[in-house]
Amino acid sequence: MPVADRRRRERANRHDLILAAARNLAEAEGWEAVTTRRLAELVEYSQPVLYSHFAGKDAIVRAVAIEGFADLAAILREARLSADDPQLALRAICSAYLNFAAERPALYQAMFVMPTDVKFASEDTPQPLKAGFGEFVCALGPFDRHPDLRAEVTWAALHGLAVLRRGGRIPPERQEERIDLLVSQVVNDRRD
Amino acid sequence: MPVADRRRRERANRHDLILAAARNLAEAEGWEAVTTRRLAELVEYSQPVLYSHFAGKDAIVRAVAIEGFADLAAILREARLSADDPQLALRAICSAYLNFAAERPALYQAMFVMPTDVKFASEDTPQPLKAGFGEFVCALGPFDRHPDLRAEVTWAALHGLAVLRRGGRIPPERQEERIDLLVSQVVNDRRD
DNA sequence: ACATATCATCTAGCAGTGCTAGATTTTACT
DNA sequence: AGTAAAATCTAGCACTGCTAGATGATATGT
Repeated sequence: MPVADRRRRERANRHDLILAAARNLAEAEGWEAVTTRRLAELVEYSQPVLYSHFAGKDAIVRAVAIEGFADLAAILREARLSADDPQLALRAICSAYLNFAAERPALYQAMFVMPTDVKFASEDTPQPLKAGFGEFVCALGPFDRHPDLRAEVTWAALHGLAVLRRGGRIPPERQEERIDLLVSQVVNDRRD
Repeated sequence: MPVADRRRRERANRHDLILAAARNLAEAEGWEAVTTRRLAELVEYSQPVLYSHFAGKDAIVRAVAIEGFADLAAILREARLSADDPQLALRAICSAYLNFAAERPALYQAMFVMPTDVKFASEDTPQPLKAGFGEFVCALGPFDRHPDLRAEVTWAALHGLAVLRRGGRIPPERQEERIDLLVSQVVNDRRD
């Protein structure tokens, strides 16, 4: 049945095409511009085709978010490995995280702001998400015997900085100083 | 012109009535349930009346948010003053902030998550918002010669914990330990 | 007391949203 | 070529925020 194989391939291609279109449109004009009509027009199919691939608009956002988890994990890993000193590694991870959020605000929003039913911190957490969090755990290991809680708090602080900055609720200046302070607070309150 | 006075009074009452209805409905069923139709029905007027008070739905959300800033500032102030030791005061403020976010999630969302054009950290910042931030600055003064940046980072961390918790992205357990860690990181990295 | 002018309010509708049932076309196999 | 099945589209529903124009109530001048 090579015909069914081809069908599956074509469907998979279109699946990816939809996700890429959604992601690009969101990044270019924000998620409020991503309507099922515009998305259908972009992929040159009618709206119901979208629903043959995804349960609804929310499912599309979720799928884009999961792609983002993999991107972020890779970026964090690279940042951590590019520095040899533990403190510099922590600094690099924090900086990379905030850069990711600032450069791909729509993707970041899908991953960490919009409502989701993705399980965080559980057995059935998507592997790339686990990996991303694991980077924080690794980077914090040198400073804490139980780095999980420390990773949660550090991640929360970075997330707060990211979303408050993007919402215009903290000023754009001095962001580097904020990262320095964050890192300083970790390395000066060791638990090992 | 006592008639015009009465008119103004009645309008002001209805203004508040609309805001109270919006806030209650949002708190009970979330902001997605706050439609202009339901809101109009609740206040027993037709939709256009809402638009004679507010420029649009966004303006209503903003007005609710500004009410919330005053509430939060009062709560933070009380928390800070209820403890005499600086470390306990900081602990109390952090705890009160997260309680506020957890107990009034919709109000908190209007204040700190939804898009807004309220100016933060500027001359024309609403006074109650300045006051709230000022509480953090006061609480952090004993630990930092330049408490403004420290207040931003601490606030960001708390905000991160609040929204990630509410979104189900960090587990509900051990929230107290997270606060302890946050406070510990501040008091063990003094800048004075 | 009545007509008038002004103000307040409502009805009805527009353009947009996510989503879907049913008609229609395209595809694959006999 | 004819048919069954699969894929796709058209057209529409119920909802959203918002508004123009009709309708109503109210205060003022004679």
